[in-house]
Amino acid sequence: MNGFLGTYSVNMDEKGRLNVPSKFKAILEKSYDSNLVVAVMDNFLIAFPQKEWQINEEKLSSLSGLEREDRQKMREFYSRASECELKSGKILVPQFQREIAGLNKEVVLVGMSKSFEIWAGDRWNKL
Amino acid sequence: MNGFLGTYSVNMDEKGRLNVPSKFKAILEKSYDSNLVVAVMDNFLIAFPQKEWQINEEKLSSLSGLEREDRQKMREFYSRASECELKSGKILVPQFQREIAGLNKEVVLVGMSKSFEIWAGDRWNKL
DNA sequence: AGCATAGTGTCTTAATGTGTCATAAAGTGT
DNA sequence: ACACTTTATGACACATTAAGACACTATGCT
Repeated sequence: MNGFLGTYSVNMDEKGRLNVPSKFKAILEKSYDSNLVVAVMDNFLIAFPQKEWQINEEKLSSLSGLEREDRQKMREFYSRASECELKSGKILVPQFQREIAGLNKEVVLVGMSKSFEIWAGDRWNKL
Repeated sequence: MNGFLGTYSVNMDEKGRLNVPSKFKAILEKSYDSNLVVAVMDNFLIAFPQKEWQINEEKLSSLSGLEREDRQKMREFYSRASECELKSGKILVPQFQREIAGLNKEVVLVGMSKSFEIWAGDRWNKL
């Protein structure tokens, strides 16, 4: 089976939840589980299935924990990540990440094979 | 057996589904399965059998999901693709791809050996 | 404890996607 | 040219999905 593909426009509710498109849900159910990790990248978010996140984590662990720049990189990555379980078909994006990514109502989900990105509608349209 | 050959004119229904010509269906049944991936190329679409798509995907797999430029490349590729299963002899082309390719009722399918192209009738006729 | 805020489950409606069938059109063999 | 077979079209009914509303729960704070 393929990974996450395509671009979906969804609406976030007032509490910051967004409906995961059924195609993405099917992939999660089939190849993964309901645990996602959402990380910040520049001005958008990346949602990793738990399993894929772990692969990244291993890549990062090759960096030394004793070098200043490495620690800096790791800090950026870990400090702004969060665990987001898929519940009732939706995920709740935490407040602080919504702010960083500038998420309002209109949100765009972009398939990236092993992960998918979460963009504010206006930022995506300006690309 | 040969790959996809020839040019077929078909009508899309109001929901965005189009009938795959029986010659193409026969090839899918024989050499592939019902899973297709449709990608955007400029102002038309390309439909790959799953197996052929994977060859493309493998070329990208060396890219890191954590580097900005790599993500950029991946995004172009994945964000505009979609999985389109052949169901009841038809495929449903998602809204966003229909818009990009300017598909209305009259659609032209063009065999390209290992894949086939999907054109809006008017764009095809202007070539 | 009581309040405010953030998070969660459930339901309704509207929109989108899917399966099936009848008819029309095209293609095939004699 | 004819009857027969296969394929495409369009219509319709049905199923699924997304959006939003709302009520309930959990959490943290004073």
